[in-house]
Amino acid sequence: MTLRLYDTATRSMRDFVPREPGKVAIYLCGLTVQSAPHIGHLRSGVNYDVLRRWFLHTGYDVTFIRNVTDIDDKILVKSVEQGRPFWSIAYANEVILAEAYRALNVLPPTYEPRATGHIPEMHQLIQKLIDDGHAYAAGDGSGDVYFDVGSYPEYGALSGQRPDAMQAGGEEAERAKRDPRDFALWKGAKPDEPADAYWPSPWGRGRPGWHIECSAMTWRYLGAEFDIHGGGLDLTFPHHENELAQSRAAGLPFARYWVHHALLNLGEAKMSKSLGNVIDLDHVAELGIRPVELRYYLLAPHYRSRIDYSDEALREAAVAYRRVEGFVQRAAERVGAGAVGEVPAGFVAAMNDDLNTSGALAFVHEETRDGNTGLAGGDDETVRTALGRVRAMLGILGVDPLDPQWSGAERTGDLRDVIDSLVALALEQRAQARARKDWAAADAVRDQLKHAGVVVEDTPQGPRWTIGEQD
RNA sequence: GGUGGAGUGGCCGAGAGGCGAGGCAACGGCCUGCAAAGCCGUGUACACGGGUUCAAAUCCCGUCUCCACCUCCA
Repeated sequence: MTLRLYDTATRSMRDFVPREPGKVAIYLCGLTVQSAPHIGHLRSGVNYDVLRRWFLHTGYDVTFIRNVTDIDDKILVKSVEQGRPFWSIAYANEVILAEAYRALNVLPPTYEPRATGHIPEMHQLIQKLIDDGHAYAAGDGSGDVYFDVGSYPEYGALSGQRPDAMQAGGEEAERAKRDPRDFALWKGAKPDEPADAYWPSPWGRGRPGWHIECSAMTWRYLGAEFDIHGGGLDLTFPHHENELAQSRAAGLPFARYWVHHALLNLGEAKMSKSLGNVIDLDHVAELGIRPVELRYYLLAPHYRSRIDYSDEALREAAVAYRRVEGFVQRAAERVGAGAVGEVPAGFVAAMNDDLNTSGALAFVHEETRDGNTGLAGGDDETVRTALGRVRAMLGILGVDPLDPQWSGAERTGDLRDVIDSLVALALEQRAQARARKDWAAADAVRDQLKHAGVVVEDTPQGPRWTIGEQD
C-alpha cells in the first residue's frame, strides 16, 4: 500500500510516487522570523514532522529543507523602530523558534537555509527570467525588478485564481508595474529603510522580494525538480503561486506535489500577530500542559482540518494523551521497555490515507485498552505486545513517552532517585498503618504525599507513585 | 464580487452510500479497606429543505451560517 496525498495543484488525492525510488525531497516554507512563534506556527512544524517521520518509517531516505525568511518588510520596520540591526532581530527570533521546535520534538531539518544566504542564486534566477522575457527592471529608476505575470499563461493554476478576476492588490504605490498582478523579484533600496539591509545587484542596491527566495533555495538544495512542497493554506496565494510561476518560467519543473495544512484559529479568526489573538508556549505552560501534550493536540486532528483553539480542547487532548502515557509507563515498569514493536495494519492504512492521524490514533487507543486489560489480568505477553505496538505508533507521531526527548525528566529532573527514597519511607509508614487496618493513618500519608505533588496508586504489585499537580 | 473549504452526539474529532472510529465528560457495574488507575456496559450524532436510491451523515439541487485566500501571514 502506498501513501496517498492530497495535492493542492490538482485538487485531488494522488498516490505518492517519488521522483527517485526510495528517496523523497521535501521543501517546507518555514517562518518569517519577525517575532516569536505562536502555536499555529508550531502546528506547521509538527504536521510536516509527522509526514517526515512517516516517510522515514516507510523506508524513505528523506531530504527535508525548511527555510527561514530572515528579511522582510516587517523585520525592517522593527529594525527602524527599535534601532537595532534587522539581522539581530531576525536571529533572536530564529533562536526562539528553534527552541520551540526542539521542545515539541520536531526533528531538525536536513538543512535550514536562510533567505539572506542565497542572494547569488536569486540573482541568477532573476537574470534568467529577464533574459527569457519573464521579468523586467522597473523603468522608474527604483531598482525594482518585477515578474511579468502576463508572460506566464499558467499563472493562477495552483491556487485556482483566474488572473482576470483577481482584485487589484495594494491599490496605489505600485510604481512601475506594467500590470498590477506583477510581483517584485528584487526591491530597490529606499532611503527610509535600514542602510544595512541591502546587497549589490545588477539592477542596483536592493533586497529580495519575498517569493524568489524559495525558488532559489529549492533549486540550490533540491534541484530543478523535487517531490513535495509544503506550507500553510494561507501561502497558496500569492506566495506559492508566484514561486511556481517564476520557477517554471525559469525552466525548473519544481514541485511534484503541493501539500497545504489548515490553520489554527482562535476565536473567529486565524491566529496571527496582526490580530493579536495569539497563544504561545508560555500560555500553554501556564495551563499546566506539557510540550508533548501540545504536540498531541496539534497532530490529533487531520492536518487539513482547521483547529479552533480552546484551552478546554487542549486540556482534553492532554488527558487523552496521559491515558496512553500512563499505560506505557505502567507497562514498562512491569515488563521493561523492550523493543519497539510492529505497527498495526489499521494504523498504517490510516497514515497512508493522506496522513489521517485521527484515524491512526484510534488504533493507539485500542491497543492501549488491550494492554491495560493485560496489565489488569497479569498477562505479560499481551502487555509486552501492546507496549511494543503503542510505542511504535507513538514514535512515528513523535510522542513516545519513553523517548529520551520527554523521559519525564522535565518534572523530576535528576531528583527522581532522591524523591523515590523519600516516598519509599512514607509508603513504608502507610504500609504499616494498612497492615493494622488503621485507614485514617494510611490515608493521611497518601494525602500528604498528594499535597506535595506525589500521587500514589495501589497496584497488584504494590503502590506506585507519579508526579502530579501540587495542591 | 471571485476562488477554495467547513457545519457530526454534552464537548473534541475521524469517516464519506448499507455493519454506530476514537477520545473527553456523564451514568451504571467490576476491582479496591477507601481512593486512584484500569476494565465492562449505557448514546438511535451528522446545519436546514427538497430529491436520487432497496438503502444517504455520505450522491444531486436549493437555503442558512462560518472559515480561509484574493494585501503581510504557518
